[in-house]
Amino acid sequence: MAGGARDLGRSVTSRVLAILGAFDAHHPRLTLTEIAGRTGMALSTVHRLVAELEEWRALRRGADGRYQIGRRLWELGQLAPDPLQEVAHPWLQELFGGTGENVHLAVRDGVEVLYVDKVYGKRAVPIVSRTGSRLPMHPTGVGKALLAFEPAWFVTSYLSRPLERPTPHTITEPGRLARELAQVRAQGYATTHEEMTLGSCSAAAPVLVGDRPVAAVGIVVSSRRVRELPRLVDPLLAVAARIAGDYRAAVAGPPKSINVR
Amino acid sequence: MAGGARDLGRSVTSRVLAILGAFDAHHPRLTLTEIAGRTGMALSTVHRLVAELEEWRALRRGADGRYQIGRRLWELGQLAPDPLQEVAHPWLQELFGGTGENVHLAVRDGVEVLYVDKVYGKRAVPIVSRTGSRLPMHPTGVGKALLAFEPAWFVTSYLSRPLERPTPHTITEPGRLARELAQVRAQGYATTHEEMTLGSCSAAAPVLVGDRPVAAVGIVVSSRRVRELPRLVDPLLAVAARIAGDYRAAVAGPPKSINVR
DNA sequence: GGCTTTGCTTCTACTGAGTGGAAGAAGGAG
DNA sequence: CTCCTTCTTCCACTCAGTAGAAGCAAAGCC
Repeated sequence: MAGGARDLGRSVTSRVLAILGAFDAHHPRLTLTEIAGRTGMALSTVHRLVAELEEWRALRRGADGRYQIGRRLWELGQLAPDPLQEVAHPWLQELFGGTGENVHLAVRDGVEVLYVDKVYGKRAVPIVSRTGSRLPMHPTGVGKALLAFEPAWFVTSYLSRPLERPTPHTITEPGRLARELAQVRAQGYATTHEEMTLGSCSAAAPVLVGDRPVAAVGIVVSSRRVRELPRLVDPLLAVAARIAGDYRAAVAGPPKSINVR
Repeated sequence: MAGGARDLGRSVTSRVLAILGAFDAHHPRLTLTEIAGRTGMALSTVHRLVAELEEWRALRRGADGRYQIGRRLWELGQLAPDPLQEVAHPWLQELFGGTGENVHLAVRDGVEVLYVDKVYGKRAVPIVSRTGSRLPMHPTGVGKALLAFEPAWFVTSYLSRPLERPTPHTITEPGRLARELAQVRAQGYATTHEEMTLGSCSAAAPVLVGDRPVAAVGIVVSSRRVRELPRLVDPLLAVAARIAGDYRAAVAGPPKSINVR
């Protein structure tokens, strides 16, 4: 290339990825100018690259002229292999069927939880999380369940940062949070009470494989129905254990993984 | 760039996309050499581009050294906005809850059906379809439901091609298929009997908005239980109608769609 | 109605980022 | 051990990609 690439040593590939990266849960639809702004690239450059992405259906242009992620990328994303999710889904469904409550599965990604699956029906949808979205760990049930079983150095480092406080009920004092994590470790599950969203409570259990928390299963109810939470703990723990078992079996000994060569 | 780009007039962007496009449902994991082969690009070029994609987590390298779609692309894909799917999911869940059978939602993409959502539990998983996968229209329930409500010219053109025949029960004679489509139109739903997979039957209903079939809801059962299919038709039609209603409401009159500017 | 703002598209001259081939590693198979 | 396959690194050549400016178009605003 020429001219512009000089300043940031960016390759074309990184530019393309920067454009895709400009889209996130808080910015699912962007105008050309916004993309240029968010990526720091020249408008004409973005214009051309976006046109190529659109032609390939990686992006598509909505009725309002804004760009959004296209179906082709969704389709590609479905190819991301995740034995965990595959193995877990039927159990999440089972848990939902037995309780009628929102159920979700999350993994840790950096210092956040990433929601990888969710089962919900018509009622009780307090919109806590979307599949593919991220939230901090300390105010969420799944986050606390995961954090509690991470190595001490990780927890210490997590607690030593300033912690976000999405609601007045969020626990941000390192000492209190540490005590709570100890309790989570002791009882094998975590609970939250309006710590992330006013009006919702949750319980969550880690999926432990070896001594690593590979994921966490969470269940969310309206805070008007906190009293029903305890009843949900047993099924929750049972499902987390079944997922762990199936996962171990799937990862350790799949009958000579088939070569798709 | 230099040298190589001459032959195919390919831009770097198109090369990157070609690499991503090398992955599909039949090739979810590829070696570097395979990617080079499938894209027709020089190994060294693929090597560098793939390294950048891997660094961005668009791709990741499995334990066996093969590349696969990375979680970051999955995450991006989750941003692909689809009001239809959003509106439909609770109803699919409802239908699954009421029947305990595999339920899925598909749209037409070109001459194929693309499965966009699926609800299933522990039992009865004859693995007919995966979310994100494609199948031809004529041997599938959802495909026939969609095809029957497409304009005549489309159907004619569809039937005039040689049609695949995944099982001996697949209907490929244009005349017979056309009569069947007429029946689908008349009764408002389609059925299949081992036309795509031996051992599975299905029923499917289109989601009609205006006079366009925007999607189809399908329900699949083992062929040992064909006799239960008729019982499932009413709930199926009901759900398709509810989805159509909600979709119309969501698309036509969402209270002044919020600008995420 | 005309004037301003905002956002998109097209054009062009310049240049260094990107190319592919070849040679070097690193395993596996026989 | 040697042969084979697959991945990685290096390098000299060059054209694809860059940014900026100017031209459009639509939507608000007074």
